[in-house]
Amino acid sequence: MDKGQLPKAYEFHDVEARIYSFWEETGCFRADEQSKKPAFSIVIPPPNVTGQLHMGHALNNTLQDILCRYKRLKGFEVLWVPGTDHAGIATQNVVERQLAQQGLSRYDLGREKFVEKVWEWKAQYGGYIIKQLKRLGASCDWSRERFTMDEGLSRAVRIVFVKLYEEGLIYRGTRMINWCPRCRTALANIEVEGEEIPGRLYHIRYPLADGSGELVVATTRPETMLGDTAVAVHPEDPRYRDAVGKKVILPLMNRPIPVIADAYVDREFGTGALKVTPGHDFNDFDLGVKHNLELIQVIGEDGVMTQEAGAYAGMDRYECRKRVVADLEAAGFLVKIEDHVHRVGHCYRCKNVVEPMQSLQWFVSTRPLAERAMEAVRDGRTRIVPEKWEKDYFQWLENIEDWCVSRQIWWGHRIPAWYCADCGEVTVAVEDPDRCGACGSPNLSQEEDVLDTWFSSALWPFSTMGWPEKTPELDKFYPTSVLVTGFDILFFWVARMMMMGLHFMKDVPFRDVYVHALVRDAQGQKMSKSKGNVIDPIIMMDKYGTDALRFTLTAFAVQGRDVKLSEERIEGYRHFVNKIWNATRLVLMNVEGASLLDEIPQKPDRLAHRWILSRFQKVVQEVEEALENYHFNQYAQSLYQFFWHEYCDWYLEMIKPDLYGDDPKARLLAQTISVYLLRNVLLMLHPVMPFVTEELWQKLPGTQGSIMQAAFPAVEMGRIDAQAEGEMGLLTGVIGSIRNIRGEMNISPAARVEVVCLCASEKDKALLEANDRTVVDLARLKGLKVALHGETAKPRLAAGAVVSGVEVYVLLEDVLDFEGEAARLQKEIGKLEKELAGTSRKLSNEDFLSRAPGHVVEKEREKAQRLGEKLEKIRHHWQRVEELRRNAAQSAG
RNA sequence: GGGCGGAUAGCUCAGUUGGGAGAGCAUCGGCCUUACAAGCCGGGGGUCACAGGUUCGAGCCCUGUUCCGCCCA
Repeated sequence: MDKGQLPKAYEFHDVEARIYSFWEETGCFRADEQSKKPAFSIVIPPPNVTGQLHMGHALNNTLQDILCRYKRLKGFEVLWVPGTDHAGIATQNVVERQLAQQGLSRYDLGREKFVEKVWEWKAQYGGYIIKQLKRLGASCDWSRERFTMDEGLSRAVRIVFVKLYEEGLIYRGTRMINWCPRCRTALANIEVEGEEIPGRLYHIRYPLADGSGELVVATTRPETMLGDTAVAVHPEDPRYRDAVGKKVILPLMNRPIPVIADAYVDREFGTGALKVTPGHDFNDFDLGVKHNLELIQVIGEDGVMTQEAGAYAGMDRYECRKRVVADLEAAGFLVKIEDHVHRVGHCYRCKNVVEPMQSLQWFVSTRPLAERAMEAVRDGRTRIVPEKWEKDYFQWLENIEDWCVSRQIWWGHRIPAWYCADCGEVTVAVEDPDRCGACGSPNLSQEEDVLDTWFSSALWPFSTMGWPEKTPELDKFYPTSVLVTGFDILFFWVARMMMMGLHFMKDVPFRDVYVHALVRDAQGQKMSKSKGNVIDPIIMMDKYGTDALRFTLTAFAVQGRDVKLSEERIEGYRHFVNKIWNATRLVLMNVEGASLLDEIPQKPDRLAHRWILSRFQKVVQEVEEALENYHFNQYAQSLYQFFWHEYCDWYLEMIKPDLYGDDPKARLLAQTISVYLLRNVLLMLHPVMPFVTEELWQKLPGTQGSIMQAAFPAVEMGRIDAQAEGEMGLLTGVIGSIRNIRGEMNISPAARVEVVCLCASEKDKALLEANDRTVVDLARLKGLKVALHGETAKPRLAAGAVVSGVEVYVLLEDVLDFEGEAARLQKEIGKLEKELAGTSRKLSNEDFLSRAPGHVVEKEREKAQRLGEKLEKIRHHWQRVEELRRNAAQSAG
C-alpha cells in the first residue's frame, strides 16, 4: 500500500470491506493452540441462527472485539470462538410461519421432512448474522465457527445427557410445568415472563352443600373453576371457621367439593376464600398434593377446553371465560366484578399467555450443580463484573428449581432415550441402541421430545473446543478468560455454563464474567419493532461507518447503566473518525520523503514535545487500566480527549512552524515525534476503531504489515515530565487569556494585536520568551513583549488578565472599548471575590485549621494567596480602565 | 410484598479512599486562519431529587421521604 498519500475524505465503505478481507486472508484472527504466548480466550454468546444483528449484538460484540484486539496487541495468543445457536423454538417458528404461507403445517410434512426443511432454511439464511458480525469488524477465528447442532456439539450434548442420567441428575417425571399453548411445548420456569396486565377479579358464590349458606371466592381466571376441586380458607379466619370440613357445590358443574383450611391462604386478598384448581396453578397444585385433592385438567395443550370442562369442552380458553362468566351471572352466582391488575406469565418466545399444567417431562436436578456454581464465585475462581450482579446470581441459584429440559418441538437435539414396547423400560444411551437395555427387546422407539436449546448452550465453552476429546485447544484455552454478555441471560446461560463447566471440566468455564447493559433508545425505552424505535446497526454502519458506531457504543458503555443510544450520537462520533483522518493527513503531508529519527531524544528541547510525550505516557496508563477493568467508556474518553484536545488542538498547532519551517533539525524532530505519537495513538484506538486505524497505519512511515501484528505501546515512566506539564499550563493559560479577551472584546480573528506580558519571575519570563513564537501564532498576535514587573510601565490602553501571576495586556490603543472592558473586568472580579470568600471562610474557621490535615490547610492557604494576588492585580487594572472610561465620558459630554 | 439500581448543566452522562462541580452533545457570539466548516476560537448555563444526621468540611458516608427503572414472589 502507498505510504504518505491520503485522499481528502475517509471513504469508509471501500476501506472496511477491503480491510476485513485483508485480515481474513492474512490469517490475523486465527488462534494457534500450539503457541507459547499466554492465552486469552473468549467464546461468543452465540446469536440465534435465525437472528439479525441488533444493537445488543453490536454492543456485545464490539466489547468482545475490543478485548481481543487489545490482548493481541499486548502479546497474547487470542482465541475468539464464534458460532450460532440453533434456537429451537424460534427457528422452528420461523419455518412454520413460512410453511403456513403455503397453507401447510409441520404435521403435514412429518417430522423428518420438516427437520430437513429447517436445515435447508438454515443453509440459505442462517449465515446472515455471521456476515453482519464480520461487517462489525469482529475478529473471531472463523476457522473454528461452530453451530450448536454440529455433529461434534450434538455428540457432546448426548454424552452430557447420558452421564447426568446415569448420575441420577436427569430424571423423567410428572410435574407442574409451564406450557405454551402457541408453541405447543413445555417451558422452563425462567422462560416465562411475568407481565402486569389490567384484568378483573370475579367474585363468585359457591353455595354450601348443606344449604347453610355460601362462600364467595375471588378469582382472576373464572374459566379454571371448572377444574376446582376444593375451596381453601385460612384456619384462623373467623368468617369461615364453621365452613371448614363442609362441602360446597361447584356452580355450573354441580360438583360437591370440600372446604379445606390452610395457612397458605391470604386472608386479605379478595374474600379470603380461595378456589383451588390443582390442574392449572402452581400453588393450587401444592395445596392439592398436601390435601390429597383430585386434579382435573380442563384446559388442553392447545389452549382449548377438554372433555373435563363438560359443556364448555372444545371452546378456546378465552371464549370459555366469557361463557362461564355469562352463565354464572345468569344463574345468579356472580357477585361482582372488580378491576384488578395482576401478573400473568407469558412465553418469552411468542409472548402468549402460558398455561400451568401437569405434564410428563424430563428434568435436570440442579441443586447439586448449583451449589458448586455458587462456590466458584464465592471463592473467586470466577469473578462477576460489575460485582452487583453476583447478588442476582446467588439469589437465583439459591432458589433454583429443577430444570425442565424437554421440549415438544422437532428442531433440536432429540433426547437420547428409548422406550421399550415390551417391558416399558427406558434405555438412555449415547449411541442409538437396537435393543432394550432391560429386556433385550428390539421394539424400541425414541423419545419424541428434543432438549431445551439452552442445554446445548450450557456446554458451549468446552463443546466448541472439541470436548469430549482431549484437545490442544481445551488445554490451551480453557477456562476462557472472560465471558461478555448481557444481564438478561445471566440465569439462562451464564449460570448454566457454570454448572456444566464445573461438572464436566472440573473447572470454571471463565475467569471473568463481564455483564454489560441493554441498549435503549434516547428516551430510555427498550428498543422494539412494535414501538418503532429500533436503531438498526447495519443502517448506522452504512451511514456513518463501522468505527463511528463502535466508538459510540463504547463511549456509552458505562458499568451498571443502560446505553441510551440515538442516531445523533453516532453522527457526532463520526466527526472523531474524521478528525483522526485529517490529523493523519496533516502529518503525512509534512513527512513525505523524510528519513525519520530512529529514536526520540529523552529530553527534546522544545516544550511541546516534552509535554505531549509526558501526557502520552499517562494516557497509555489510563487506557490500560480502563481496559483491564472493563471501563470501556473511560477507555474511549481518554483517547478522545487526548487525541483531539491535546494532540490536535495544542501539539500539532504548536509544531506547525517546525514542520513548515526550514530548520532541518527542528523539522526532523517534529516529524519524528508527531509520527511516533500518531502510530501509538492509532494502536491504542485500534481495538475500538479497527478499520480507520488499520487504513492509516499502513500509510504511516515506519510501519509494516497489519496494525494487528504490532505491539501496544509500553509505558516509559522516564518520560513523565511534571515540569513540562506545569510550563505548558502557563503557556496555554496565557494563550487562553488572550483568546478570551479577543472573544469577549469582539476582536476580529483577522486582526493581529500586540501583547505585553509582565512576569513575576525570571523563570516565567524565560519560558514565555522561549515560546514567543507559539504565543504569537496561537493567539494571533502582531508581537509579544515579555518583561519583568516594574521593568516597563503597565500599558494604559489595553485589556488585561492575570494568569498564574503573569499580567497579560492586549494592547488595543484607539479601539479599546472602555465600557466593555470595565464590564468584563467587573465580571471577573465578581467571580474571584466569590471564590476568595469561600476560601477565607474556611481559613478563619478554627476547627478547620485544627482538625483538617496539614496539606489540606496548606493548599487552602496557597489558594487564598493566589486568588488574593490575582484579585488585586485585576482590581488595579480595572481602576485604570474606569478612569479612562470616565475621562472618555467627560470629553464626550 | 421482597430485593436491586438510578435521580448531577437544556439532553445523555462521568465524578475510584469525603477536601477546588466536569465531559460530550445542544445553545449563543466570532471566524472558509493553506489537516479537518464532519472544522477553529470564545461565552453562557447546575440549591448535585427532597428532609434530616455524622464531620472542621458531604455530589460522595448514615437515616428517612418522593419519583423512575429492573428483577423476584
